[in-house]
Amino acid sequence: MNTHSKTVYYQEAFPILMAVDCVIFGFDRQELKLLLFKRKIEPFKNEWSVIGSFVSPTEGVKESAIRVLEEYTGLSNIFMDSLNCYGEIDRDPGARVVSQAFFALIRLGEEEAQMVETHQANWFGLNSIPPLILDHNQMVKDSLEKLRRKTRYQPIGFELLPEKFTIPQLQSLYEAIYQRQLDRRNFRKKILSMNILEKLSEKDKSTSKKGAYLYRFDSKRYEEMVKRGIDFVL
Amino acid sequence: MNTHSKTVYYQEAFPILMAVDCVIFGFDRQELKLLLFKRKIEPFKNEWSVIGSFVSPTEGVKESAIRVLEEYTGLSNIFMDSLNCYGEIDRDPGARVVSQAFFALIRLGEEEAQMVETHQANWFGLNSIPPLILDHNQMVKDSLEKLRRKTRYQPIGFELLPEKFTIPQLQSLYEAIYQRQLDRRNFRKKILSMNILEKLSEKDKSTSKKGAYLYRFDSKRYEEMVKRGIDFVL
DNA sequence: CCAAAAGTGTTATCGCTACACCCATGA
DNA sequence: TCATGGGTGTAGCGATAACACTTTTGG
Repeated sequence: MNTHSKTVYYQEAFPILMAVDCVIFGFDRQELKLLLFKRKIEPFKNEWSVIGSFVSPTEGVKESAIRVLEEYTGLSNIFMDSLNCYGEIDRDPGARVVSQAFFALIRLGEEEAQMVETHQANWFGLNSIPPLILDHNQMVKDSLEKLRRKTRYQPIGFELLPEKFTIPQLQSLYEAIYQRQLDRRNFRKKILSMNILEKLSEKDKSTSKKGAYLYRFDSKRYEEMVKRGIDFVL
Repeated sequence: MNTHSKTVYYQEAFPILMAVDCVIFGFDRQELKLLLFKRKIEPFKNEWSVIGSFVSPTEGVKESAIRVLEEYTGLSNIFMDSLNCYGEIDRDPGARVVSQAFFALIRLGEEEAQMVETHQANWFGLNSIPPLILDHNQMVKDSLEKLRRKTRYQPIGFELLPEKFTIPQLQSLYEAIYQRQLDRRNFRKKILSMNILEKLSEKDKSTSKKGAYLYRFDSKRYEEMVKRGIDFVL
């Protein structure tokens, strides 16, 4: 691509603004949360919004989303999937803006807390999401649906856990995603039958006196499974 | 939206070109085909491409895709789903163009033949797809994958059949999508168990001496099913 | 010793798969 | 009458769902 060809081709095309918006889910060992921030520019300055940015000339659309995520959380190498294109003509009264939305999953810990703070961002529980600007409430709704659907054919939720985790923790995660209770025995049976977990000899005693065994992913088997797109219906 | 606000907000944003590309599948009672056309503009003039267009200021992104589909086939009210955003910085040497791809399913008949012809478009079997411009081969690959995945949780393929159809026809469609043979008895059993088909008393004798009963969708039940997102694994 | 969470097995049911034979009819 | 595609039933298997009691240990 060079400047010359840009001016030669596509004369009839109409330039528009391209944005990315990231619906970021975080899991704090209990609850699934959503990262929102107070928008810094007009229109709708200081109203709640999912995090986003315009796509700059020097980056691809997906890179733009990755950059935004890193700016706000300091995290990179995060699972992120594209969600949908929001391209209604009047969706943004500020200009003709087409937004490509993404959703990402992160594990809440210390790392991101500082950066989230300095950006005036905040985590919200799924049941207390405030009104958002533009079509962002729709984006969130769509993300949740996609997240739930996607966990059915990819064991996606694992991204949200620490390296070592217990089976009850993993179960809480799925319960948070699906918003319903699961049977302990069946859950354990199913997850173990996939042979993607490696049992450690340590226990985590933070949530019970007896303590629960810690597990770790067998990432090799995990990769294989993702590739084969195995069903994973709970 | 008004011209004034456009100039006031988002000064820092960089305008880019937005395109839509439609991966259009057609079914001719036998085989699944793909609609391609010879591109009319430089660069890559006269090379094969999926059908597409730039998004104009007067239309939303999805409307743009619907318009393009209608321009090339004369068909409207077609099932169409968004596929993916292709936003690599150098994907199009002609300019910085972000493309939102869609995929659509149509039933091949007389209606669209004329328009397809006048646009120098052509139907290609899935096994004889020529090299395409830019990342269009990737789009096609992604569409097929999405089509196959999506038929698992929505009985999507029905869009490709005439109003009245036989069970063997429906089976051929699924065989074309999955590119493998299915068991007659099991297919019939499964599809009938969903209670979304209404058996008619007419027979279609075009493919056998005995004739096969025609069926029609019970669209009410069908809608319910789509809403509930029932599993539909063959 | 007891409260609170972790861990474990069995049974009944359902859905999937695999498989072979009769039916209707036009040529 | 026969070739061709349409139509049907069953048995075995594996996965799922429902369900209750024992274990561990810190307080």
